[in-house]
Amino acid sequence: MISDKTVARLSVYRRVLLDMQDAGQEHVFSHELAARSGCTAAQVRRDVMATGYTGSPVRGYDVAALAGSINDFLFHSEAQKVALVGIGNLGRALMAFSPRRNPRIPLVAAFDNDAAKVNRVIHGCRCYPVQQLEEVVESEGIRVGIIAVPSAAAQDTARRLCRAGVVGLLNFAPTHVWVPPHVYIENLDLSMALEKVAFFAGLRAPQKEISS
Amino acid sequence: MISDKTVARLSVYRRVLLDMQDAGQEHVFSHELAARSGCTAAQVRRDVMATGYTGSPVRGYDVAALAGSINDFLFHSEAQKVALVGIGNLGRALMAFSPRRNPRIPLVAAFDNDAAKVNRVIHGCRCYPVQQLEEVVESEGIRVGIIAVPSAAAQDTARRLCRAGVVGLLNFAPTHVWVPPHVYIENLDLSMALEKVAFFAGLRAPQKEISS
DNA sequence: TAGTCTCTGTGAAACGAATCACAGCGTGAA
DNA sequence: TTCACGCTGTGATTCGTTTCACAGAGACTA
Repeated sequence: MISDKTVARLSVYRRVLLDMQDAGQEHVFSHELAARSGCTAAQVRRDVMATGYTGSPVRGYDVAALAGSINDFLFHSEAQKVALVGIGNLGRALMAFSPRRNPRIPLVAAFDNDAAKVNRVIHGCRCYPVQQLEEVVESEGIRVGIIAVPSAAAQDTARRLCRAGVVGLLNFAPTHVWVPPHVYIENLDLSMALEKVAFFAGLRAPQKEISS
Repeated sequence: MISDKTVARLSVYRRVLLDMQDAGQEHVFSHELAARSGCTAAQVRRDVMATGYTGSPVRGYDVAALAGSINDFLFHSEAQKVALVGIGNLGRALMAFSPRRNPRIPLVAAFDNDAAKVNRVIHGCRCYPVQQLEEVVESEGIRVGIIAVPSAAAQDTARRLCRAGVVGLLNFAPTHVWVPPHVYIENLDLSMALEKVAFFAGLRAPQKEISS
């Protein structure tokens, strides 16, 4: 019913609105929000409609109220606890985000199979050996998993997380991962993204400037 | 003319095909490639059509030949040199990918404003102070930039890269970045992705199992 | 040699999302 | 009080992508 892309954009609007709030701005027009989010005014209005909030034709949207409405919409349910599997560079980068992050999406556990990395706390997040994955996920009631392990281990990690009760996955491994139909999975394939950029860069820069 | 999403899927097929080649598989049917790439057989056939390759109704596609055709299609032009700006955890994670990566998309330079991180070589990639960005990008003929700096610095980094001749950008900063119209930009907003997953996880796990 | 089978390639249809375009409204000006 | 303005909310439209559905073709069987 609610589109994937609308949710993505609402998340962007939300961040922009919080920045505006910090800057003391009280009202915002759709075209302004659009410019700062990289989309069109019509799209902003459609998306805002989905949250049920309604603005004023004269003042536009009330920044605080719209931010609140998007918050209620995006984070309507209980806080979604998150587990991270794989404490490599990427995993650590994700943990470093936590301070900026939403308290409704707390990162409560991280797992790794390297004994040197576990049994300590990084950025406020406890690190466990991967053997304890099921145990911790179940006891903490974790519902979201982040897969930041090598490709070869991704499918098995996903399977274990799903069995333990996770219903949302964020997969950084450059591999297609099968999950049960009730689980939502989002793939962020970094090397694919880079190939895409390189492809379009190649189109845009025909060989004229290549020195040889 | 060629769709963004088709390019993304071709990149996925390519990786799957390379895996199959390593495994000694010589032929593959569209539905098999689809299953391993997370899409449908019809979509695979459409996408393959875009590369100009044609398979046999009996044997399916020749793994090596199709991989070659996709390679030619995706990497038709000169190698696209890449620069990374921001050597934090995320930046280092990206550098670590390089061994697995395509020689047609070499990461040739990294920049940071932390003096302690520069003037050395990480994973075969030279690190420079960010002051030298324009100089190195121009002299190396770098066409693709990766923005892995804090949000506040993202727009300025993008501007500098574009001025120096970059025509493709991969942006990890959770901010909308304006670039000139001839530059292709792809945004990978990690925290947005996590919010999206948390949202859909919230929908799928109605509060029944929350203990309290 | 004729028949059957299963796959590819692709026109056509279905679907979903972005955009257009305008009615309705509240405000400020005269 | 009336008018003009510029924005929002939203039905209608357009656009791009995915899916359907089937003709065509090569190999294998008998």
